[in-house]
Amino acid sequence: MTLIEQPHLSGGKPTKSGLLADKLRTDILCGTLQPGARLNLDRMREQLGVSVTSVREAVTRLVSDGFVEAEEQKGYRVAPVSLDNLVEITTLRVELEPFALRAAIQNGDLEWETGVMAALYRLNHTDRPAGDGAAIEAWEIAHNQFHFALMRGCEMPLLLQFINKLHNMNNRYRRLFLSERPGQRNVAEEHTAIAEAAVARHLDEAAGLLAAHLERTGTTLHKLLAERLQGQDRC
Amino acid sequence: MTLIEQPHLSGGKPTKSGLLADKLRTDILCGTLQPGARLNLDRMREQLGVSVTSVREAVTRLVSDGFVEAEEQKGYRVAPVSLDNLVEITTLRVELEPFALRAAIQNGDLEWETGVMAALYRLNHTDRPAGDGAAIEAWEIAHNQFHFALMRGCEMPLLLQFINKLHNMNNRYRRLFLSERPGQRNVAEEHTAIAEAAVARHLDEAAGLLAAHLERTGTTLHKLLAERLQGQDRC
DNA sequence: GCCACCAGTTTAATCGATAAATCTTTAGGA
DNA sequence: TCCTAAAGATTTATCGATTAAACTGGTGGC
Repeated sequence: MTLIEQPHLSGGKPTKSGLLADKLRTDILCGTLQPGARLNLDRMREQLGVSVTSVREAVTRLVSDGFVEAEEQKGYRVAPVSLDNLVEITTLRVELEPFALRAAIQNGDLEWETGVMAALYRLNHTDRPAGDGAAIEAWEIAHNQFHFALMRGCEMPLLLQFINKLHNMNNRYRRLFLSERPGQRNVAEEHTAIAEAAVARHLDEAAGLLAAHLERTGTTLHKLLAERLQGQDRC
Repeated sequence: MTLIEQPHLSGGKPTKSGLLADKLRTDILCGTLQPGARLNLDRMREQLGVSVTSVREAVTRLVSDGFVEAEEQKGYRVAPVSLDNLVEITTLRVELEPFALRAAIQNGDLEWETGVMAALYRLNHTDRPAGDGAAIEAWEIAHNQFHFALMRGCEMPLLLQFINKLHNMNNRYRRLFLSERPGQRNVAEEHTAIAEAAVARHLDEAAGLLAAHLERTGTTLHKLLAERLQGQDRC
């Protein structure tokens, strides 16, 4: 789901709170834990069959991912969603990802090129049938892998960390509000065009295509979220 | 020290681990806890007179600040310093801070303008005498406040969070390697020029001045750190 | 002499229980 | 009736102890 910084992926045996954090992250990403929902530590301890200490640690980790908000002495709640937040995420992605891509293109070697084309191939050969949870999961992973394969060559771990955080937050919006519809426009073509421009070292073209790609996704999501929020207001 | 997200500043009574995190952050920023040093939880519990749970929580918070690195089942260590890391911090600041400043200039109202000029005045009237720890502390705070007063108007909390993290990390380098010398070049003039261009709404000029300011600081620090590391190698 | 394996020590992760804070309910007074 | 305040209930923060994993030093086999 996440690509870097995934606790149990970052070396070493998985720890209990690490696994727990993964589970909670999934629940938040899928909407099982709704935006704004309070996280009752004691109830979670009960349901999950672990100690409250482990729950606390897991939840604390999600705070740094931006999925959970903490208020001292008053506990934790799932980070709320809002149009402003979505707009900011899109704005920052449009600013940061092309920047990282440019650096990657200038830095990247054959290994980077190979990684990009491999990730593209896998993504283009992974279906995303509506309704099938496991298949959607596979597509999400392939999609994330592709985007990070593009930028990994930039050799700026902090930048990738920022972008990863934005990705995660954006993925939540996509999963929560775009789950019903299959790929609407032809994203496969867009991905292919970006990858080809990148490995051909066409700086401006690749960066431009990526920016446009991100902006389109952002606009689509924004529209859906606006509708959804309006609908809620009427209830 | 930090400006936003400071645990005990974010509402509510201060919690034990919050205060502890602040103390540890200060120690890391000042070099009392050296880069790369292992953080032995049990020893810290003993020295600080609290439970290991609180220490763990405090340390976990510093991980999300980027001051501490964690490895599952193997504990925590103070984030190491390196030339590459410093270069990346500078690169990202030069990219992100002018971006935020532009947004702030376009967004900012009279309150923002007032905040900028107030922060500038305070900064220019705060001395930074070498050797005096408390005075340096006061200057650091005023300096940070000024930079964030400039960008606060951008209304992008995530962006400010990223920038804050970069600031914190950069401040560590400045404190660790620039502590002996007083303000070398005339930074006061640079600050004034940036502030005036900003409130005058000169987008390009303000952004350019800020970028140049950051680049100069980065270059200075880079030179000092390179010397220091070379000296170490010879030992 | 060198490497693999095993026991003892250290250190991190987890637990169940207690203390401190917040929230809720209810009784009393204006 | 409405506001206030204290008691009770709930929930978070913290603790000391237990369990489990990683490191260390030494012994035996090759």
